[in-house]
Amino acid sequence: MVLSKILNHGVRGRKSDRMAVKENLRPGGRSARVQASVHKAARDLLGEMNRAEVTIPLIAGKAGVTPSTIYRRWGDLQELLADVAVERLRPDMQPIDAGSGKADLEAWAEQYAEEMSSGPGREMIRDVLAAQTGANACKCCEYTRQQIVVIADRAKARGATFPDVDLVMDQVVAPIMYRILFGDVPDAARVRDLVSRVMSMAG
Amino acid sequence: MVLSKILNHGVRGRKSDRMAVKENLRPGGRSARVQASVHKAARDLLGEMNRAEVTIPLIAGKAGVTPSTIYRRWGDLQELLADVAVERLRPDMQPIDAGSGKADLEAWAEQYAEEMSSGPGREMIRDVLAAQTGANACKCCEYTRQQIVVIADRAKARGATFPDVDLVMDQVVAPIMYRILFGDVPDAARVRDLVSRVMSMAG
DNA sequence: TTCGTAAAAGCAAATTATTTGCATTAATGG
DNA sequence: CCATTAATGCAAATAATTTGCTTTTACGAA
Repeated sequence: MVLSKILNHGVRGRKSDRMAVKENLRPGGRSARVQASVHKAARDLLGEMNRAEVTIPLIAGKAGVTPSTIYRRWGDLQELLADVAVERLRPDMQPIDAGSGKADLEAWAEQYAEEMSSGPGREMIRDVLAAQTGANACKCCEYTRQQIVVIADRAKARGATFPDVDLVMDQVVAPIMYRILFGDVPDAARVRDLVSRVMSMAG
Repeated sequence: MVLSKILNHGVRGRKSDRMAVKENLRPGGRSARVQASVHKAARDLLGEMNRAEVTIPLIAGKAGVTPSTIYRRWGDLQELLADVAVERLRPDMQPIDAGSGKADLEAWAEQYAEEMSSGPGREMIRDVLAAQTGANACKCCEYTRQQIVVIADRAKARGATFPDVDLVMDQVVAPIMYRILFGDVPDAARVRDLVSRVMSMAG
């Protein structure tokens, strides 16, 4: 799957006018280079220091770009970090094949819960949700849904039944995310319960 | 139920040291007055202008307080807005009695979904989740859970069965919140489905 | 290819927000 | 009522953000 990593963001004058995310604005050389450089600088800084200490001038300095470029393209730190986070939240592989639909879903959900409830995971989710633009959050949700679709298709290809994808989102993904966001840590046993409950509703 | 509205926040020097929310720091007259005045100013400004245009100096001006007071007590705008939001998210009444556990839950869940998916609702949730302190999010979750507990207790007092509160959180509250956060709007029909599904698991 | 156009980036001055040290006020506990 | 100290006020110093203007450079048409 070819994934365009280039997202350009058109930005204008006053604060209320901003954040109109227009993609493919000028994918040519320099724009893309600046985008990549800024993203990398942001990622690196997030790894080196507290999220609260990262500022736009810092990122700009590390990226070799003037701060005003970042302000004009992304608007503010929150939008930039959301943009960086959503890219990092993109799954980098297909869900592993564990032999059956239930085993696939169980393995995927356990890994998902673990990754998302980790320190960096929580921060990325927070960054995505804190942005004014709901588009990033949507994208995240889509990534997750896509993973479930792959598992569901695989199960059906095996001739097995598998619950509707929306049902899995409601009954497995949503409870895991809710607990992570609202302060709890979903343990593996609970995740397995969620999975076996939804699997018993298949077909 | 007596609810202390006074939350004091102890704050110190550098950014990474901040946001240590200590309650009951000095609930005496002036502190409480400043707290109330700042909260009211923030609420009013949020009603008058875009969230992105609200700043600490603005709030301070309207509250008749110096900005540094706000910086020292809350740390930054995000924490202050989270504090304001969590107060507004506190339920102001018991869930209405609709005659049965299922009807109670249905009525409550529909209202919850509607309020939370509204513009102001979404903003409050975002503000709460965006704060570095997970404490606010916890509190919100607790408010919701408390409402479910009331409904459950009422059902049991009627001699009826009612699903476990955690199950309701997982199967009704979490899916509603997930959809709101990740870009969807949960319609009434879907909410009713969630409720009837969980009610069929009662006992 | 070259050229015209306009988007994106750089730069620097102006504005605004944030931090900080110190002085003052006023809760709290004896 | 007094001593103590948290909380606030004030103002100077620092840092972030905005903005007007210039320069660079992608992109498309000739």
